[in-house]
Amino acid sequence: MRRPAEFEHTVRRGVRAGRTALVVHLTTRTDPGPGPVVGFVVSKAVGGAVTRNVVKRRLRELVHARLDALVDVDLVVRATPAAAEAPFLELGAQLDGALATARKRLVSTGER
RNA sequence: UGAGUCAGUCAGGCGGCCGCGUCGAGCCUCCGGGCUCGCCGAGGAACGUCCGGGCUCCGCAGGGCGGGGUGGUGGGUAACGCCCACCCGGGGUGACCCGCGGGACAGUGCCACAGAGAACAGACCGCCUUGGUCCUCGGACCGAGGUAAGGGUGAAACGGUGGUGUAAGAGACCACCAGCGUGCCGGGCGACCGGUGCGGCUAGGUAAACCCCACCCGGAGCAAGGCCAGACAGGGAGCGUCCGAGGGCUGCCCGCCCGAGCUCCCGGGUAGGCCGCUGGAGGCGUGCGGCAACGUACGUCGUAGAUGGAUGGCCGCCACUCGUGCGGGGGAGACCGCGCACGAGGACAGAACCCGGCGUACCGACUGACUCAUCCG
Repeated sequence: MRRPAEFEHTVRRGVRAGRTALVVHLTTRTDPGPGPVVGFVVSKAVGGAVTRNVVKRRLRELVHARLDALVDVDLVVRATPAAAEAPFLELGAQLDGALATARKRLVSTGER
């Protein structure tokens, strides 16, 4: 995900689920382009440039391993300041938890 | 051997699995792109954005005022507020280090607290002369005057030491010293240094307070600037068309030039792509010139260019440092190497147009030169 408009759409319209180190926003894909679309938000509150880059790379790596489960959605992962301190495995567990919660909410709003 | 000073280099290595970006080649394509292979892919500070330049656009008709910056001297440089060498002052036994280092007899302002008195100062105690009163004949008290040698306060008290002098004192006078001004001789490109004569006997600090002097300075910045594609909807108010709005000379004035539109409010639209974009005052080596910064000739190397922003994620082994334990060795000893095992640690920090600096952050490792102390020969 690269366009500011896409970020805005996903964050505002999508369902949300948070953990201590991250927050995920999820929407069903409206225009069926190729592949999953994922964006990351790592603000200055997380840390300096080096810290932000490391956090972003770790999140990218984690999401990459889970891409098969995300073909039908737009996803934005937002890091909180706690993400800077979290170990890699812990970050993965939180991502899985948040994604599961968001999935449930997405299904229930979709049925409504 | 110990303690230290200066200069410089480095910023762990190898491998496995899974990945990312530019470029090149090939193949495929629904022309959006995709796949495979190959090359390359963060730093000494990439950081802060504090100076200086290149580059780009605007301006170039000048003059005056204003504003900003720099501040020992000489050199280096594209340039600098940087660097080198030297001078002066301060610190250190020393190698060396530190200095926001023009002017306080052009003028103005400010010097808290303490203290009697703080800028052409000041009699609180004290010292000295003298008038009066009392007196236990030591002196005490009240008054007039002299005095900056002594005490005490302070960051700073109107030169220091010794003498002459005096009622007591005082550069009042004398010698030497310090300091100021000025002349001469010698050295240095120069800042300045060394020597010597004369003068008046002495002059506080602060200019990162205003200010004065010398020198320097157009404005804005790669979101510069250019090209392509695409979207939309107008309405109102004010000023003005030679009775000159507004704009340029980027703060102001004069002056000059352009000149028919300009400003504000409400409403609406867009924020995509490409170029600029990396070879540059370039790195390294040797020779030559120079104390050095640096310059120069020849040879050689040539490889980041992202744009929600690539250069990584996880793991293993080895090396390094520290701690603990065990083993064994040298030495009289304090202690010093060596081997093995376990545990811990590896900093500061991420290019965004490009260079030259400065400043700041940082676990540490290594190299060279030099200084001081001690011991041995």
